[in-house]
Amino acid sequence: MVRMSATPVLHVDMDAFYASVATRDRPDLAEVPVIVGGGGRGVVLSANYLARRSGVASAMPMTRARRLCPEAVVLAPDFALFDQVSSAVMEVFRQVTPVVEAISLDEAFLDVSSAARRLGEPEEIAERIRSTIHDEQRITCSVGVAATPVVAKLASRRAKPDGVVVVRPDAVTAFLHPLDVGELWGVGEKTRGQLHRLGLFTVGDLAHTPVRTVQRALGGVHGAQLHALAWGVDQRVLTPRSGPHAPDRSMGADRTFDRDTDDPDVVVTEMLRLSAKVAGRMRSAGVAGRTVTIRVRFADFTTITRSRTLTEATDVTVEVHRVAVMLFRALGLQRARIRLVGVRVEGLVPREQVHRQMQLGEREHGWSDAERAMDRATRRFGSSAVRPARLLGGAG
DNA sequence: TCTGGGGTCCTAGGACCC
DNA sequence: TCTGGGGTCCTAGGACCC
Repeated sequence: MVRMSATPVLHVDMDAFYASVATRDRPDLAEVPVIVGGGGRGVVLSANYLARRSGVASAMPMTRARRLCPEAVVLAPDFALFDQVSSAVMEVFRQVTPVVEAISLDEAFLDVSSAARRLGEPEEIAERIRSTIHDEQRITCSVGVAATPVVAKLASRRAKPDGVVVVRPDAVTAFLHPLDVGELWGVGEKTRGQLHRLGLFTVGDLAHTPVRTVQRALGGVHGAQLHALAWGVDQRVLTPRSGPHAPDRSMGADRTFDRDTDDPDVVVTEMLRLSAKVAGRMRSAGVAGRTVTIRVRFADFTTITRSRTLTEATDVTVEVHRVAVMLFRALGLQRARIRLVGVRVEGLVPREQVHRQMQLGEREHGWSDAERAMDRATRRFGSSAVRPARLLGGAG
């Protein structure tokens, strides 16, 4: 009889992924705090363990990180390289099981219940994956093993750096209940604060509170879900994905200006760049969408969104831009200081599903054909070969 | 020079339809 | 006549994740 494992889910998480990849060919940085992050107004994307020792953490403003760790070496992210390493790592996972759900470039869930006969117990599989990635990519990862995805994820966090933690079914509550409620997936800063106001500080506190009480505070769906998670109950089913991502439901781009602007022309021009980026990605993916949403963040960080749903889905840059500008003008802003602007298209469907009404769509057809031709030129000659006239010239 | 950029999902009110 | 109820779509905002 095959030994059926009761802990068939692995959560694999690269250790300080961007920082590890960025320094793997830099032995001179092995003993130095390293931060990967953006420029002036950026945040920390990844920090190695030496930098973390000074208090540097992901998503922290770079200005603060530099203050905390002035001796750190700051590296700009190289996403092309990170993508490449990520693909190789995901391929290692797929050698183990076809059921791989990538959560991001550096994290994935693996259902290994069917791999037991071939490869042994989950913890053996975990060690095999770790050594393969270490040998092939010269970076380390940590693995959590459990019966459910969310517990596996918490276990991998506990395993960091460079380790494995197995949580067997009879040990789930003993593992979960001492944790801070903020550790649970789905509990961020706000929810944690609400739970604290109820006097709930640990996962155990949450587990032993009537579900109705939790639901009153957090809403029906969220409350019930978190209460179940506190007992290790997780109805999520892993969905294997062909690529790194499931089909997108929306695509967007936004940009924080280097300095706040009150010039509408600057905003409109940036919206064209963003529209071109988004619509270009939509055309590459073969999708179109009906709802255009803009986002505007002001100097005080308050953020608003405005959206408009079209009668026909579009993947046309000039159309997305036209709607975005209409929404922006409708705000009627008078010299407001703007920090960020964003453009997103939602309700994506495969392009073949889009039914175009000829007499209304002729203009868009013309643009669509023209932009497809530009896409082809871009593929042949590079992105600087073809771009809207408004984005050409001077300081840009 | 506090606070990026890419996403997902939920809620809630009003419109509109049957 | 003085007031239904369910369903879906649209819009705006908010929380969360990596």
